[in-house]
Amino acid sequence: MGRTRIRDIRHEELIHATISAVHKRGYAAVTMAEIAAEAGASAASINYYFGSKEKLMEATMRRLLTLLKEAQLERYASAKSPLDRLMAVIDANFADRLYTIEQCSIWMQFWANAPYVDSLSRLHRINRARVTSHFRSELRSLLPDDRREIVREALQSYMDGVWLEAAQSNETLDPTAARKEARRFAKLLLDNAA
Amino acid sequence: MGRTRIRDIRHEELIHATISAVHKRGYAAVTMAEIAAEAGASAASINYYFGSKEKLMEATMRRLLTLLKEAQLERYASAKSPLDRLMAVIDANFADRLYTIEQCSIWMQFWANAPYVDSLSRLHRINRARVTSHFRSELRSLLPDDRREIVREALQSYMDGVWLEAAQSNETLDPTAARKEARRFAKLLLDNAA
DNA sequence: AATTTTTAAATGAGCATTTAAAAAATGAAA
DNA sequence: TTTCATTTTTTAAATGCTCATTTAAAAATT
Repeated sequence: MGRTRIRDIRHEELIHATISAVHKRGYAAVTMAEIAAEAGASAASINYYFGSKEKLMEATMRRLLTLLKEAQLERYASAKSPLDRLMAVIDANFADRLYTIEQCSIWMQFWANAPYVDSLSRLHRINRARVTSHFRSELRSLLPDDRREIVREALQSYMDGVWLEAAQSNETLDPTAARKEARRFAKLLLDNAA
Repeated sequence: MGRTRIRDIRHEELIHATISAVHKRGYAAVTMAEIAAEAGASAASINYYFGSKEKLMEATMRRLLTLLKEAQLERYASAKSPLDRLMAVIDANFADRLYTIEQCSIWMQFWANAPYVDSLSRLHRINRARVTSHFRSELRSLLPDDRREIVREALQSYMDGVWLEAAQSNETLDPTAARKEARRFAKLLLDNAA
């Protein structure tokens, strides 16, 4: 049962430390030693548990992607109509647990590195496809064919852009306000496009 | 007159080489030697002309920012109405000369590094402020107060998001189509918000 | 001859990763 | 419980490589 207790704990700690350290220093500049220090461990232990810096980054992104997926599923459960579900996808992107400066920073580093690191680009492709397909299926019943794709692309670009901008900011973010704005934006798009 | 002829030529060449090399390898991974090779020069000459890797990157971004500014001014010249000028700002972002995979890649690296490099964050702030203020002044006559800001933010986020996505793609980009989509998106927003 | 441009080679710092050994935890036997 | 062998976890130190930057001298230009 509790077989891999410690292993799980260390994974958790080190992924947390990675998020924090990468946010503070950037992926290019952060060192294994800094990440380890953030977790009160040694650089060698990161390799013991993850194998390499690259694999650690991959595991960290995997975690964030899972968080996003879960946030979406949670909201899906209570959503009844296609519009509700569309809003669920949007809201999930700005969930309290997700939409923090720290995490926006990591996403920024993820986007910047994905084109150059196979494991990351794979993750990016998968995540993108998942979100796209959710949007498509909800929009199918909300919009005519000829406007669906442009609205979908606009929604996705908008969300990416908001995250991108958030990664540049210093103040703490306001997820509630972000959700409200995003919903307002979505309604603006849908009303006119319908 | 032709005092600093060679200096100008080398600056030009090396900035070009930087764009190309950073696109290929990412800012984190690219080396001075690779950039130099791309320009058929030696790593030492980069330091002779620019002083350091960081200053080279700064000069490169400055160049791209200038290109964007110029593209905007060109289009402003022929724009008559506020709506024309708004579209000019949007079109400029997707100008043939600017909206290429290479340049999108560099912007991505720029965004990722700006939070950690003073010179870059300054450039980012200045550019952002310039674009924001253009949008504000054109939207002033197009939209009522209570909807202006959300539309402006949506437009800017959208444009950033499209660039971000472009940086992940492999195929060559289609600036004409991008302009058309962006205009369509802007109209959708404006019509509904007016 | 003086100045500018160029580069090969040297320098030296920084860092991911490995190694080897110590420390902790586990658990079976006494 | 105590003991002690085994396994797991931890880290200090060593390794070795990659690079930005500097230096010193050569080449080109004026």
